Amino acid sequence: MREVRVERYDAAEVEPRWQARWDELGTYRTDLTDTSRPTFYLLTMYPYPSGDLHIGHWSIKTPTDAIGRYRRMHGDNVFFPIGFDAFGLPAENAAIKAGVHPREWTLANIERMRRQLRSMGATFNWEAEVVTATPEYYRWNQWFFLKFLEAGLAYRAMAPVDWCPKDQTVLAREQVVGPDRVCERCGTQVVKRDLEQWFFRTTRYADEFLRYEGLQWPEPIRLMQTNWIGRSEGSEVVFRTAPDDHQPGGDELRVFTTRPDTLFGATFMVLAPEHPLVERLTAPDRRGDVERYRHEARRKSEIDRLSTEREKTGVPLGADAINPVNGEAIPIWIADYVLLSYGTGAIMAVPAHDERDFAFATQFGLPIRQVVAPVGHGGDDEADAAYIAHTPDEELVNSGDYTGLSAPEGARRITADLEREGRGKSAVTYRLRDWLISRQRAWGTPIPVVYCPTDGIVPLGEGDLPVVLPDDFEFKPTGGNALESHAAFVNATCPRCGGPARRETDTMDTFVDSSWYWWRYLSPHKDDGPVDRELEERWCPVDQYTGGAEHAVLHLLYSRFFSKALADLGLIHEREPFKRLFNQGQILGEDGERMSKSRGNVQDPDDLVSRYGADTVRLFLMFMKPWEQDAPWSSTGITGLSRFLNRVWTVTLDPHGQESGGREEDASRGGGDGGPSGSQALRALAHRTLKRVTDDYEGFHFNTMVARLIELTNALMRYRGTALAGSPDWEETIRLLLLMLAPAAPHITEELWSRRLTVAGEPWRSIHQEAWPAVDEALAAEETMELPVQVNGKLRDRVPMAVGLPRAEVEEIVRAREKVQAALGGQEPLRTVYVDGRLINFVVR
RNA sequence: GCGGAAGUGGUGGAACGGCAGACACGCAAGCCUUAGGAGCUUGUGCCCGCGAGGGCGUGAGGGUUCGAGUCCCUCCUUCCGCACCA
Repeated sequence: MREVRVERYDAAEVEPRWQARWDELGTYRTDLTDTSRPTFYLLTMYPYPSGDLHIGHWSIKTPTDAIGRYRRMHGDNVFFPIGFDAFGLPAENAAIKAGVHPREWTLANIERMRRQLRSMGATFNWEAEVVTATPEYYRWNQWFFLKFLEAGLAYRAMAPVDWCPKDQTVLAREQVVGPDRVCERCGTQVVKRDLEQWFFRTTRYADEFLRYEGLQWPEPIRLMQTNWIGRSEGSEVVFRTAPDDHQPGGDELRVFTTRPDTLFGATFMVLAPEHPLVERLTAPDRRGDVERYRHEARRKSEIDRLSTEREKTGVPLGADAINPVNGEAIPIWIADYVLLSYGTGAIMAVPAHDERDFAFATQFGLPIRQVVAPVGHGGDDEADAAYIAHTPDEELVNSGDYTGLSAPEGARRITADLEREGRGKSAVTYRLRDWLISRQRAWGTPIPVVYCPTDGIVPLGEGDLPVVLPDDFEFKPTGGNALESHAAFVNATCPRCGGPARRETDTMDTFVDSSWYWWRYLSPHKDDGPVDRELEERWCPVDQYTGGAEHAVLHLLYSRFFSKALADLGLIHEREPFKRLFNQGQILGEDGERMSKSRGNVQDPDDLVSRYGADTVRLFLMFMKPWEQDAPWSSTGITGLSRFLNRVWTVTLDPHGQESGGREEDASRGGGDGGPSGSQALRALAHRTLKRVTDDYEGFHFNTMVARLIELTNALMRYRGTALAGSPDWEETIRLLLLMLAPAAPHITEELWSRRLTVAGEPWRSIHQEAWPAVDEALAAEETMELPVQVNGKLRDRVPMAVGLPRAEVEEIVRAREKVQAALGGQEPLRTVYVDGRLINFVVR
């Protein structure tokens, strides 16, 4: 037994040393102009500089780093940049609270987070870093805005918008969440306001958003986007108002319907309370009720609309509309279940075939007329529920000339006939709204327009950019936009007439910043344009993007909008930003809730890193769960990964040593005898492991990847101190182990690799510049196996035998077994199922 | 209500339709010891049994199959998205 002990692995010493060395050598710098190797653009969602990196950042970024290192070992030129999403409200709140300029607060946090990010030992391309709150970056937001204006992709409009009373700003539709309609950032319930605001015309690409060809995106994300866009095909039908004592009639009332086949069943019409024609159509004796209802509806959208099951409400206007297919006059109502923002803000109500209309009709005693029925069922006007079932053989009833047609055919014919008369047409509507980008906040990209008393709204010229945020904000404790009271900022000159003008004080949604940052990484300091077109063509789209699923209809949809808009402007060549997307699961707080400072359940990785080292933390995060799965945080189990790395250290540096322990004879240990056959078996295991680990890296199955490496290390551990230790096969196994582990645990593998090179008298070379090893398939193939034997599907025996024996021979061997005979009980099998090399099953019954 | 994901030991989690529970934590017993937040060995799904062994087991219930955690049907539970979208 050897007395000499190798020193233990000291992460605190090894990790910073290598991090410094890699920096110094520029090991991970990427030459974007290198055309000799395939490019691999690896992107992970850039962090908001809140001040502290938490364990969730590690759990997305370190496995992503492992992917990059793995690709690098395959010879790819990997670009893996990082930056900071540096505009946003927390900085303003800090400014109000602590009286510091939001820039100072943000830059200090960034500095702190850079240090924390570096402790991961990741291959970030720091030379490409972008910080969105710098004029160097946000001037291009302004530039895009001007280009979008020219292209009709940006516009200003009055609209009922969502206002967050706490954050004191409007929000995009995507940023209002849940049944309670709360602010995505702060959870406060939003209220409706009529305001004139800036929009990006996302709806221009609604149909294109629905096409995902060539995108390897998770199905749930695509579904969420598809549902969000909410494309709906149907017809627009023009009703006209009937004349009466109070108005001349003849106004067009357009409705959108997905069921033009039910047009004969329309027994009333409903307008949204805010519909512009309400005023004009209301009969004098109805005015009081109508005004009251409209007021009530307005108020309702401001208080919680928790109960979606609430009773239908509405009032009649005292006017009629004429159904274009049969000339029938039907009463016009207003009701808050019809939304102004969807379709045309008006519906034809067909209570027989729509649940909501049915409920409304029942509530107010309006007629119900069935116009679609299964063949031979006629019609029923006393239905107790709306008939909305779609049977293949349903036909139109009570529908004039169309009676007897199948429902789809009826829909086609009715629409076609209306179209001929100019009273309707096929139509498509979307749930998707244009993106409201104005924010009444100071810490964001100033919108580059001025309001001139003579010229109105005037966009600045490109030469006037950037519009820079002032250095001397004064934030009031009451909140509000500090830019508004900043005279030097507000007082501007009209670029058109040269006279005094008021500068726009709204800034852009920070999602504008994050909609194009990966293009900027390619040339972060380029000052004659936002994107280097040549590099964009070489590197884009992004090969692999990683981040949370919470951005399904926010960042990920906005980014697709930018791709299409910029491609249409000729700035880039690709219409999709991210070829392959992966959503890692979230690490929740120990309480199972989303980690947040306000809940006080944020986990700080720094403690763990100083106790166990970055490699252990990286491995633990990969090992604890499948990457895509959410899980509450618990550090239980991290010691297992720490022990694992210690064993890797031990088998590499001290193969001949032996722990004193309850060991038996060497020869009987761990199934290995230390002789030539054991030696072969070890190498075979190494190659089988390599095969599986390779597959696991490819599929991002990091948890099983780590498990396989632990297994291999445990096998090495069993052979340690035997004659096999230190043999060429042993050494080869160690070499493979370190290479396989290198992407996941970069520091310890670099240290061990370098020590081995020293011992071998070879010049130093980073393990992270080695090639991924090739599997020796012949070696990896199993030679012997244990064949499971079933009788009637129940496991009865396991029989060791050579691989590849003919079936007859296998059966003979197996049936000779005592246990098998006992289980067969002397019966001759009716049938024998043999799955080559997997299993044999005798059916006796 | 609609759409999606998921239910496996004490715990985190493994399992091309073919040995359920890999790997790890925890726990137990033992070894070693410079007595540590260290290392090593063995065991550990549940029940019966001293043991050999047997029975039962993947949310519930049906089905397909020689064989089902895995496929199909009907439920239950949890989480996520949408919120009267005509």
